[in-house]
Amino acid sequence: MAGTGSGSESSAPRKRADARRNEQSLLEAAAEAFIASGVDVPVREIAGKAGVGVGTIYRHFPTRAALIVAVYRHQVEACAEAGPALLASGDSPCTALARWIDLFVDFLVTKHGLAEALQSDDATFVTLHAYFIDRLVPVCAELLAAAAEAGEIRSDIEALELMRGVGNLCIGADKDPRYDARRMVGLLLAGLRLH
Amino acid sequence: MAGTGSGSESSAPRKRADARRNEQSLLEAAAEAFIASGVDVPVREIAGKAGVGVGTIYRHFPTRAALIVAVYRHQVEACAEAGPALLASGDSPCTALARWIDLFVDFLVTKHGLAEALQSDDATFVTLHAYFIDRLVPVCAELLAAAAEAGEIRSDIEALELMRGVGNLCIGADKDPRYDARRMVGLLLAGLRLH
DNA sequence: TGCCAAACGGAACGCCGATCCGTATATTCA
DNA sequence: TGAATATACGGATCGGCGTTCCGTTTGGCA
Repeated sequence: MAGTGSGSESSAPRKRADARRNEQSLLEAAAEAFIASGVDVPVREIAGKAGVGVGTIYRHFPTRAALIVAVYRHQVEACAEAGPALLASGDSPCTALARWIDLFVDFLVTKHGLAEALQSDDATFVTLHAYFIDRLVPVCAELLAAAAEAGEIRSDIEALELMRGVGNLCIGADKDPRYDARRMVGLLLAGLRLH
Repeated sequence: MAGTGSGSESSAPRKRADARRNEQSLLEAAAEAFIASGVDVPVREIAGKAGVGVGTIYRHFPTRAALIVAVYRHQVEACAEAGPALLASGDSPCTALARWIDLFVDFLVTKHGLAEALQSDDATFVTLHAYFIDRLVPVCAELLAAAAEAGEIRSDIEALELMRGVGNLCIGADKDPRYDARRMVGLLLAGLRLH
């Protein structure tokens, strides 16, 4: 095993050209398929769209979660980076928190089935869960702490719990026009505020 | 109403004894299996526990939802009937609403996967969804209207939306000790109150 | 007791995720 | 340039599940 850097960065032994091409095709096909049929779309369908065999999917993305993460990584990063920016924007911390949660909700409700997958206990999705938690909970915690310190909200709610609650409220948001996830999240945040 | 469990109406032509016995076995086996492995437990497992073939399950309960409804019908009825009782109990309508939601949450969080199934868009579960909506939303609406009329809460939230929100918040409540669905629901209700 | 509709059980089918291995090819080196 | 070899490919295959279907069994009744 010595020398074979399975790591992701600079020391990686440079993949074959067709491998890189296929990985790209897969990302594009998956992005399309997720929009068209949700993140639960059958693996074979993604493979078909990308013009590769199913084996190739599993070689590049060992779990469905890994594929989802890869497809949405940019957007998650953007959301994470928006947190500090909103805090620094001059608005009250509570407003910053509300705006940030809005971004998160916008992201979730436009991805069919992503909110569901995030909360699923399916072993396939633990990676997905872990990624979102790792990346976004600290950001949320920062916003939460600032708002609490400013005396604008209750201080007995953990970031993880709030994010799970918000994520849960987004489930099925795109299925039933009578259910407005944004409004429910607004209610949750209203309950968080001190008066 | 002297007859066996689900669906025996007065005009029903009286089922065979073995059929009634099997239906009973299935209900018991399903109740056990739901507790042990959640409402997504494989059909074959329920059939095995009950000592019948899979065909027999489908004959008695054409969809998984029908089986779930049959297993939990009593508890859902009790919850539905508790609504008017709480309203009449002398507490403020808002307290009555909170107590009733508590009952609903208690029911949901103790049934592995039921909250998930309730919000699932799987075609198999539309019956389940419909039953809960039909039976509980009117009760919730009554409580909501009373509280709104008393000026205790906002009046722009529909019962259906509130119940879906509460149901969503209960998802995964039994999986992660760091997530307390009850507390999140409390937050949601706090956001509903006028100050 | 004998008949037959009702009910049963489980084999069989289709769909899906996941794996595995014979084949094809990009890259390297002489 | 032309092998040699590691790398990657593709799809056949397996196991699990929901659902259907049909030959067999059995309870109820005349």
